[in-house]
Amino acid sequence: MTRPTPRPERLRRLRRAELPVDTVELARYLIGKSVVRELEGARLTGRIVEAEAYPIGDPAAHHFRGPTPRNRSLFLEPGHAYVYLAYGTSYMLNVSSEEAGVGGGVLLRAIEPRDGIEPMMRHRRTRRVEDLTRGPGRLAEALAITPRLDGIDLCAAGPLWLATAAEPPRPIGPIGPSGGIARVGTSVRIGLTRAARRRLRFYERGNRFVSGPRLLRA
DNA sequence: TTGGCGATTGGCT
DNA sequence: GCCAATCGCCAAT
Repeated sequence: MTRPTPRPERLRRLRRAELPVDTVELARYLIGKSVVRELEGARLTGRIVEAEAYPIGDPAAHHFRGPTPRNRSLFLEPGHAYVYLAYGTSYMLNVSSEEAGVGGGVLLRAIEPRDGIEPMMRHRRTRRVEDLTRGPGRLAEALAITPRLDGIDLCAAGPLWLATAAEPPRPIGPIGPSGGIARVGTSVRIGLTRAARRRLRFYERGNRFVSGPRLLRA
């Protein structure tokens, strides 16, 4: 038996002027927004359900010691991609978050897959939907994100951009700060040893695509 | 020039 | 739950 293919969600690109120019505010703002990956013959999309802030002066952040060839994208104006390789095995996708010349970034840790699930399954070599985009490395692999995308403008037409619902959902519940009806939780960031106590992680509560231990998903 | 150490993941105990 | 894989960065040699 086959299920009818769901109609792609109507999305519009986020304008740079809409983004809060503050790393922590941007991390919270991005929960419920969407990532769009344009590949030849396919559009892959997902709703952001988990993100972490790496703000100005954060000793755990890659921008902490100033700009280098690797991290220069974190010093671009808000809404640019910073892609890097973690542990020699997984790529990570970040959104630059402070004014040009100032280092700041938001790590996208998980999305809820929407359009293009079949291509995501091929990239990830699994049929398990729950394993496609749960965790920053998995998210990047599902969307075929590589350092070739480092530095690109996520507020412009191209291979990767940020979006929001073209028509806001009918307000049947309280409207959260993300603009949707998602309940947003906060916690410490995952996998850090430095500055490990700050609550700079934001996630949609109860969403099954959020990574981390159960306690950090409720 | 070298060694330690990650913003992780997947496989195995 | 534990641990190896794997590689680029950076601090110290």
